Amino acid sequence: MSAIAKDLSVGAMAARAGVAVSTLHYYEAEGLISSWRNSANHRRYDRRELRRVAIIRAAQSVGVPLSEIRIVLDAVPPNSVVTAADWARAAEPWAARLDAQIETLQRLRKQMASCIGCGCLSLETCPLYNPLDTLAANGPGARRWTGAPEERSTLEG
Amino acid sequence: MSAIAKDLSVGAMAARAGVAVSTLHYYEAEGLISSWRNSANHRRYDRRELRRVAIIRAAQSVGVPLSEIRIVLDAVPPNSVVTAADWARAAEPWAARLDAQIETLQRLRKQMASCIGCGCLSLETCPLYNPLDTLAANGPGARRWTGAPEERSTLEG
DNA sequence: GCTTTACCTCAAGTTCACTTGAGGTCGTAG
DNA sequence: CTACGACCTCAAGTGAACTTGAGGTAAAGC
Repeated sequence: MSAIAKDLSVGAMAARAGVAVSTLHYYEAEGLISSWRNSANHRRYDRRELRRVAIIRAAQSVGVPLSEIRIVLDAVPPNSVVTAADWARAAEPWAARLDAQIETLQRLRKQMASCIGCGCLSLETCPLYNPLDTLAANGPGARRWTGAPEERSTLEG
Repeated sequence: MSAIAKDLSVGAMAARAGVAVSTLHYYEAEGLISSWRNSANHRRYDRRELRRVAIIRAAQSVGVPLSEIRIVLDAVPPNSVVTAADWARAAEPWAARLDAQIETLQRLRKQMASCIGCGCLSLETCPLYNPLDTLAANGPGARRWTGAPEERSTLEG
């Protein structure tokens, strides 16, 4: 038990990654992680899969849907030896996303303190309204993120 | 039509806020926004509801579930005149959340560039693993955010 | 007067990301 | 030998946040 196991059971993976076993089943069914089977038909995971799971959870926390996470992970085949450059290239879209999200949050944070209760009823000129409105465009885009900024029209007086 | 309407129809609200009419119906059913009816039983919205919708979308984009948005909005009754202090107090929990999320994103951003492909297989000592792992604890917390950090146990070798 | 448009209600359907449950297989411990 | 725990599959259920559809009203344009 204390010997360093080269591969992990699904239970061990779940414990280590902090997710439910059913979640790992689900991720595998979705093609996000991979495993092989031992003689008892039990899943065995390369320890590297642990990192994949960590990345999945991290990306999710940033609002990336699994469908997009899969795209990035697909660029890094399961059992290959991956270079930093490989990863950097694969994760590039997320970098942009993170930058955008950080900026959005900081703006929102500032506005929440300063303007949210300003009482200005002329929403067109309210410094809060437009940024929020822009945000709203990809609002539950925290969940769904097509990547298309999708110019919204009606903002006239 | 070009005169500044004091109140808005549901269609106008939807267009201005950039959401579907059905979404406004839904928000109203959920008690997030309010309206009155005209003689034809059509919804009429105070223009201030526009800001409430903007706030809802903004909060959602940061991962706040509607149930929590409602709590904040409930602290600011629909037709009252709201002071900046009122809002600041109501939105206080979000401020903390935003701070946390900004920090998380920045850390993730940095790690994504530097470590994600470092190839270190000793996950315990990998500088990426633990932060991500911590993240993973409230992973899809982008969607569900109980606020409980929920000390996870199994991290031994 | 008729048609179109914007609205109404209420029920049911959809997507995402899982979780739960039923029913079954191993391998080890007592 | 039996019990237990960890695993297996597959189907169905869950919750959040909407969307869609059916069936109906009301005012405005031609």
